[in-house]
Amino acid sequence: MIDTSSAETGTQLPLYKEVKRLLTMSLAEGEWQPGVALPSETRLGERFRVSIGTVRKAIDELVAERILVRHQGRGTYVASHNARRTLFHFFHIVPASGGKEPPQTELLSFERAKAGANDAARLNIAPGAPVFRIRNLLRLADRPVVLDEITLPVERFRGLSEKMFRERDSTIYQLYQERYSINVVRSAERLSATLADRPSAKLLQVAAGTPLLRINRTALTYHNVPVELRTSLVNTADHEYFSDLGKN
Amino acid sequence: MIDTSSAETGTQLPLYKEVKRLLTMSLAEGEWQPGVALPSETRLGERFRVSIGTVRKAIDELVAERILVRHQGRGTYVASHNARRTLFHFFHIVPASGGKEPPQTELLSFERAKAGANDAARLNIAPGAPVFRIRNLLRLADRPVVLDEITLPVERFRGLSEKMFRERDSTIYQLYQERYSINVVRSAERLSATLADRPSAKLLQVAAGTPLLRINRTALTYHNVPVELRTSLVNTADHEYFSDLGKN
DNA sequence: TAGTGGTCTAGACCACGTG
DNA sequence: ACGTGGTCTAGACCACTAC
Repeated sequence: MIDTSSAETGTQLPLYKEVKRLLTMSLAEGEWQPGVALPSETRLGERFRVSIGTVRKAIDELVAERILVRHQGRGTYVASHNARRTLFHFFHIVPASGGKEPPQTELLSFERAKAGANDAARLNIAPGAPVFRIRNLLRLADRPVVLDEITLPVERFRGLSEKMFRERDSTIYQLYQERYSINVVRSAERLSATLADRPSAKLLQVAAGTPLLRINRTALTYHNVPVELRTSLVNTADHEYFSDLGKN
Repeated sequence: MIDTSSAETGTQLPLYKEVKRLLTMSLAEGEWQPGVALPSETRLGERFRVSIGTVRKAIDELVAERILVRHQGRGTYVASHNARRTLFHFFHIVPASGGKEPPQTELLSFERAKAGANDAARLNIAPGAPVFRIRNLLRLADRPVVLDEITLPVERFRGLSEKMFRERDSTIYQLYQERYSINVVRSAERLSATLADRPSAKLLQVAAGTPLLRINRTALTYHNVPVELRTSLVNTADHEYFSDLGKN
């Protein structure tokens, strides 16, 4: 049995919450890599000295948070960033009529810069700390629709190169995962409306002054640690941002 | 024991899913009103002839969907539309800096109209069927920020009057709930960017041509039945739409 | 004190995937 | 045939609320 009492606070954590915490810590430390199976529930129960029901309750919550995936008969897996998952959970732009489709990405620029006060605060790094700034143009049905600007702390992404971005044959979050063992598990987004400036307008092939949707995203890994900022400008003439809170 | 086998399909539904379906049906039929406690888990187990664990699993899912609320030591309640819940789960506009606050609503107009093809399809009613169309101006910190246009099928809201809208001292969803026993449990929203036309600009006190965020919401009740359409125009100069999928 | 939901356990059986 | 997760049960004890 695990000790769930805290001498400092006197608080009593439920056992399954403690198990969940331990599982999340092991995940954050990379004990189990994305795409591979965890030990069986029976074994995890033995490891943590709890019943299988308690393990299941902990896993239930991690599955609800899309950190783990269960497959009956096979095992429980660390959620992996394949194209399908990224499209489904992290790409919210849909055609005004018709189904969702994966975007084609074109790398526009890759630079080093210093974090401004705002970005630094959101990334929880020091103001002026070095960051990578990557700009991408996303096409849907061969038409430019989204202009992305990604900000990454150099500290977490040492050695990241333009080549890696240009030559990747996977999604960006897959790149983070494979090269840096950084697993994006959640994102928070703030949306506003703005007008296209000249350079953006040209890239999106619209008139300057066209209304655009601006999305400010913070991507988070385990324990809600921010790892990436992304600002997207979206031409919503033929596409929309889909938000379905409550389901999914 | 409930029969969960289906002669037609041969499909085997888990018992707790069947219990969940029966609970949802009772909720939709108004057997338990919002704000009141359901029978205890023990009694529900007796009623459906299942163990308490199975009842709990069914309730777990309804709680996750925010249809029920558990209170330890008191009971399980039908989620009620108070100001707090509406603000938290159905109002996604937040100040660019600062915390969320409830909006002040001013009724602009209340009319009867016929549903266009689009609205009819979204509301699952016949094209040309009568609808109410209500327009509201929402203020935050005494500044106009949101312009709402609500479309309601007359069929579901017979006898709805301008007076009821003007003199309500509760939220709109509370009105639906109390007067028509219609409980909005979920919403799906599609966002795009647009430009303020003259009348909207005047009401929102911005220049014509200012970029605005447009939100197309479909509000759903039990079994995902659509009951309300709402188009919001938001001045995002000092406010943003907050979307946190994955949590909440 | 009684009743409620919250946690934890232990075990049986089923459905699914792999060999 | 075997191991995995999925379902269902039964019971014990705890924490909280109301009276």
